Amino acid sequence: MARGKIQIKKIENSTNRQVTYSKRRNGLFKKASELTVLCDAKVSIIMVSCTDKLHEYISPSITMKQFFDQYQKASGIDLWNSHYQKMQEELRQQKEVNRNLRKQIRQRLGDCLEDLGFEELFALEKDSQEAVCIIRERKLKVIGNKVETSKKKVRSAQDVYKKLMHEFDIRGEDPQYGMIEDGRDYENMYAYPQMGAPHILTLRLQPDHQNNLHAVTAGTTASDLTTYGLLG
Amino acid sequence: MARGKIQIKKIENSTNRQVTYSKRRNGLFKKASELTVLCDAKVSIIMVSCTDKLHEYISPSITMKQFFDQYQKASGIDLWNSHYQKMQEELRQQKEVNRNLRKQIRQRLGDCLEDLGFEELFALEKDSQEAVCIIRERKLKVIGNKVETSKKKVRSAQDVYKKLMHEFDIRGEDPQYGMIEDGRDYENMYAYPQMGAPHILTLRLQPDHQNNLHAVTAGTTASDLTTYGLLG
DNA sequence: AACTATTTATAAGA
DNA sequence: TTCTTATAAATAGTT
Repeated sequence: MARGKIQIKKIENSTNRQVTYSKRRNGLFKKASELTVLCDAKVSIIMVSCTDKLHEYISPSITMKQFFDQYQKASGIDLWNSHYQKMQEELRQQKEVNRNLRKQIRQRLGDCLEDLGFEELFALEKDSQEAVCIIRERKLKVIGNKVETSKKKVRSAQDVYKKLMHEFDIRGEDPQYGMIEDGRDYENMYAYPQMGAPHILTLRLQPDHQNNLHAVTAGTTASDLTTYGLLG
Repeated sequence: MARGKIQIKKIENSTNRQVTYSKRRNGLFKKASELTVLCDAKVSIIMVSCTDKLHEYISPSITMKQFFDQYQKASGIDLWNSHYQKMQEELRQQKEVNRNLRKQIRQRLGDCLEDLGFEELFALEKDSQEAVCIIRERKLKVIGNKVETSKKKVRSAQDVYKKLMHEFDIRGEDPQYGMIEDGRDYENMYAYPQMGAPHILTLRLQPDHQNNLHAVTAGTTASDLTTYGLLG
């Protein structure tokens, strides 16, 4: 409106836009204030800039709360209430859906079947039977995996103990070490590997075997061995 | 601001004030709309005239509710937020619950099983298998009921036709009526009861048999007879 | 509601 | 940001 006419469209230069926003905001507020005085009216302006800054003008002699109330009264729209009711409706719907889902589950568990027609009953049986098959397959696969894992662990443990027994055989020919002092024989040690292993391993701790021993302990920690329980 | 400067103070002439109010209001709204476009801002103006008429301007792309919320947030005034938040929380919970229920159903249909542990999988299979049994039982019972009902209808229809045939036997000794004219024999009539029955019944409509016939027709209306289809 | 003389707002530049 | 100023826009008073 000065030094050249402008098109009313978004100012692309952001600095320019910011300046214009500030100037025109002041202009708008000034006009609002004049209107308030000249015409004995009440005006409220709330502005949010594109950078989400909030500015407001409000006529003296009135509060924003009063404005909200007055607006709601005059517009016939109870903003809070309509929003509130919308939420309540949504909540009601969600609860309804919830109820239906629960009923579905109950029916899939064999409850409330009397509410079902013949066709529905038939479909439900088919679905359920199929589901049982899928679940059973999955279960078997999981069992299979567990068994496989356990087998591997057993094998690896057996290897370890074979090696250890072999070492003992050699050691037996060397009087420097002698026999184990607690009286348990090899068979017992094999039967309680989680007890025997660390004990034995401490006996064998020598610099030239460190790598080998490290691998052995990694394969026979207590937590891993708890999975043996599944085999019993 | 034109044809003479004015003091910014209440216009005493009421007509004048009304006119100025209207003109300046338009000016204000126009400026607000320009500002909205030029600076990509959001503006809300609410005005109440001295005669308590309400006018508003609001930028497109925002609702008055959003303005109020934003204002409240910025000003720290809380009119109803606690209530609102409580509801939102409840709504959130309901949706969460629904999500879980849906997942349960999917699992009961054999989906998403990879999220289940071994124990859960086992329990799910057991539940599902039991459910299938219950559902199957229920289905068989419903089938049984249907069969039973159908049998009864067949029996009752048979009784009717036996009676009718008996009547025909008696009638056969009475030359007043003669034989049926369309050539169908009794066997055929029995095979297509829904076709034969009304035809025959019209022949038997006599005052002294009304009660009996009423009972018969009630048991053999067209809609009831459609259930015979299940036996085929 | 339309007109228009004048005031006011403001775009661009400093 | 603020000031300046040429010019566009708003509008007070009139018709």
